[in-house]
Amino acid sequence: MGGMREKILQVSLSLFAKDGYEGVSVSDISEKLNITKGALYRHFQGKRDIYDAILTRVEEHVRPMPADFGLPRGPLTDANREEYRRADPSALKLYAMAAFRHWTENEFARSFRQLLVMEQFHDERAAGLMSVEFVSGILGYLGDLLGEMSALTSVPAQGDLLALEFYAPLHMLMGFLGATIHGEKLASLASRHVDAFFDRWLR
Amino acid sequence: MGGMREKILQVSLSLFAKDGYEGVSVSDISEKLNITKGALYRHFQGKRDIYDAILTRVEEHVRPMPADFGLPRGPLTDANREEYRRADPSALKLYAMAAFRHWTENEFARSFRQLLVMEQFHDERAAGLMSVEFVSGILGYLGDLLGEMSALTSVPAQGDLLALEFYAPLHMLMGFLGATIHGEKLASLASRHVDAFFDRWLR
DNA sequence: GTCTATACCTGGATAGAC
DNA sequence: GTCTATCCAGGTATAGAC
Repeated sequence: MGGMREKILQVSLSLFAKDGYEGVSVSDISEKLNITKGALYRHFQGKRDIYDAILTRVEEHVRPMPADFGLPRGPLTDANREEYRRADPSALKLYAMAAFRHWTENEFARSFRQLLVMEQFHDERAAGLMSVEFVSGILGYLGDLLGEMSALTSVPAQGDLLALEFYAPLHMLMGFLGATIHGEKLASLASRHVDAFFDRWLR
Repeated sequence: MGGMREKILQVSLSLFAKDGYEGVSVSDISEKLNITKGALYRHFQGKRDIYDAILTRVEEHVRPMPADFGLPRGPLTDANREEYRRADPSALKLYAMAAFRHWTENEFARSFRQLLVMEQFHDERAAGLMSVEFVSGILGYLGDLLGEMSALTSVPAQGDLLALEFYAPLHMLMGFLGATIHGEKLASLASRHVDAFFDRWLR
């Protein structure tokens, strides 16, 4: 069959997400695929190679991006400051909820995020991805965006604090991976937060 | 020397926090202590036993508790509802910042939290501790508290949402374990958030 | 590309002398 | 209580037939 490389990546990710990189052996992976270890080594050079391929895969993977919702792309500069200032709050709402649903509802994305949470401490590359995708990267962008947007309102506010107050609840809810709360209930809480944030801010 | 058991726990925690439970071998621990594996097994029955002892140790460890700041203790009931309603916002501020500083500045506490973040997915007990100490447990308590407190204000609000908006930024900042931002800068951002939250809420 | 078989190593854990 | 020596299971990875 042709898609074996693909299958290996999917099965490996699901195992890594559950037991961590060190907790999964090449035997575990090959057994779940009903092939032998020897066969697996025809597709990848080793266990680390599989892990690396998963990270690369996700870096290239399609996910909701600010630009898809008409929000400014790239870091804040003097050239695009006006675009940042005139960004549409509804667009930000839509983007935030789309990203939230992507990272909580898409199976591959959710497993991947869980893997990052575990591996960020042992692996530089995982740490970087975690930071860019879910922590400093987002906070920096939202800080610039909300800071500039609020410059036009009656009560200008500090971007970094606004970004934290807007994003942290979503970040925390994304961490409820299959825990106490799930599915629609999670999304509804996220949505109530986003609405409440904008109601308060734009009042 | 007498405190060997103690030393083993500290060294093990620092290694576990860095490399994860599976990533640390008994040899690693004994080497760092300059004793042999054989000697180590006189103090603990095995690697798992060391890990369990660390969790127990922290469960018993002193940490800031709501009651230390005059806030209600125990779950909300009809009997203590009045106490919840009349809780002092300043006390909640002080408690929140004390807990934040404890979990970010105390070496043992910070390593332990990092360990929980990694092991919550492989270990029931870690998952439970994480949930009670940092996620559902806190959110539940704060939800009840803020919900009841706000019942006396001019604009009653939903406790669960208030709790999320108050606590999630602190939770997220606690995750910046030695990452991009550190030390005083972290605490100052936390403090600005706490102040901003109450300013907005009690206005 | 998949199999069987195997080399090689590291990890957890124990035995027994001191 | 600490040492040396050792066992054994399980891990990664490779070789070579089919």
